[in-house]
Amino acid sequence: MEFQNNIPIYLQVIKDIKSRILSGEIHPGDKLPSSREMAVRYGVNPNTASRIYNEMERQGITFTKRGIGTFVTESDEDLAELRKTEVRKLTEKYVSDLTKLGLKGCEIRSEIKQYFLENECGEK
Amino acid sequence: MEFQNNIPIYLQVIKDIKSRILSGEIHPGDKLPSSREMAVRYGVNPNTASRIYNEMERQGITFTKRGIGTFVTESDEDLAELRKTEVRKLTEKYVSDLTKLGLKGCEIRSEIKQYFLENECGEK
Amino acid sequence: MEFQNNIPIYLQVIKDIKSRILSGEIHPGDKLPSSREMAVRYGVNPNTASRIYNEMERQGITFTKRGIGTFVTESDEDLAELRKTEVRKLTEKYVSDLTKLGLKGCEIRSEIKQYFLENECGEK
Amino acid sequence: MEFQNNIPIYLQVIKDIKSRILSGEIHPGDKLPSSREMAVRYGVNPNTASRIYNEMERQGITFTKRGIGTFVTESDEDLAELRKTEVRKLTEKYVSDLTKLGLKGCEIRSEIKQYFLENECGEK
DNA sequence: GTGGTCTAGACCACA
DNA sequence: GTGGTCTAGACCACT
Repeated sequence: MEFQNNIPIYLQVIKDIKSRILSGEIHPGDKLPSSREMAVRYGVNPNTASRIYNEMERQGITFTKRGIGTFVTESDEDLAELRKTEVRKLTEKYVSDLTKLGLKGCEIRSEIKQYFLENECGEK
Repeated sequence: MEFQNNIPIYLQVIKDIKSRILSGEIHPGDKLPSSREMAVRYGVNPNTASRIYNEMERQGITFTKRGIGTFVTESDEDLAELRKTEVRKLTEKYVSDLTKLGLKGCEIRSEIKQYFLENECGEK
Repeated sequence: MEFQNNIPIYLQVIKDIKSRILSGEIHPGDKLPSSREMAVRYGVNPNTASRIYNEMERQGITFTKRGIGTFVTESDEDLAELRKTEVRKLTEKYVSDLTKLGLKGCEIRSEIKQYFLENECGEK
Repeated sequence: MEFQNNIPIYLQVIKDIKSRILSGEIHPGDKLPSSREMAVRYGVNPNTASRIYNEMERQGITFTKRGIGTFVTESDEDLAELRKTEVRKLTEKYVSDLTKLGLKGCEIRSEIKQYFLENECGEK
């Protein structure tokens, strides 16, 4: 994984893992790799990996069993809820940003429409 | 203006000015306040104000006439172009983020639709 | 039994057993279950169960008859003493903590009074 | 300041600072020493000091002004609320611990009474 | 083997 | 000067 320079690495990794979980690629209750293993995979320092796990636990995405490892939250509902919130947050930011640029609601919808017209073929 | 804590103040101010320009509140060729004045208006450190002007000039949003002041880029076309680019960049990021969360194209469109259904009345 | 995450499991189990003894549910001289049995009952790792027994013996709460099993200290006096000490230790910590938060002696007493007023009905 | 061995240093420092704030020794809006200064004062590594500030901010006790420093939450009410919560949490834990040791409500109250009888003179 | 904490030292962006 | 992030390496308690 390649990192952008202006965003903290740990946030970028969290975003990556989070999207893997929320998209269903990783399942509720799954064990995540150990923090050391994680550090190797992403090519970061173990401390950074540890920070990543702390932050995800704080966000309620994962939990820790002492001496055993880190696991994805077991509740399907919580994850679905989390995903919904995440999506809505992105939408709110998107709309608010466009509104600040002077676009009306209908213009925003047509921008989205336009975008998909141009990129439809690229969609999997 | 109130600032978010986790984003550099100078970027927040730039974003604000940019949206004022792109939304038409400030017009091409308009003179911007002096950097001192700017510092007072936004309640920021003079160094920060100076940084704001440097950065905006670097981005081609403004230009400086020595001894006279700073002005918004005159070309209407440039601004229109800038706005289009800006909008498209935001759309790309929005779609890419949602896709990473596992949403298909149609789900994204329905999310937008849904959002406007719920917030229509709040639209100015 | 459910375990808190930030406190070692073995300490949580010890605390549980200790309170069972001091509250009179388990009597002096009683034989405790084997460490394997203990592991099953509390749903912990056998190593953890073993550690629990070691630690309790170190604290003088239990003693071992080789090949027979582990027993709760027989002396009634010792237990009474233990309980008194335990209670006093908790009180000291409680008062000291509240004092550090700026509460005077009388305020501490009124806090306790207040607490019981609000929770009286919930008392078993 | 001397640290206990079995409790993370950063938690001990937080508790210390927190009690200074909640007891009124440090006032709302006050600037706290820089994290480097803090590190020196408590004899800990700058990273540990940084962690302390992060955690306190997360708890809503302090906030950060970028490039300027860390400050105690300005709202008197929030702090009062926080103090109340803290006190109640301690009381709940105290009562719950004693109850587990087999003490009834009245015994708990008499323990407190007894404690103050013995230590009254030591009270400032 | 697992996460948690700590020290040491460094670089950076921000004000 | 201020906090934020990162690397490196170490020790520890828990399971």
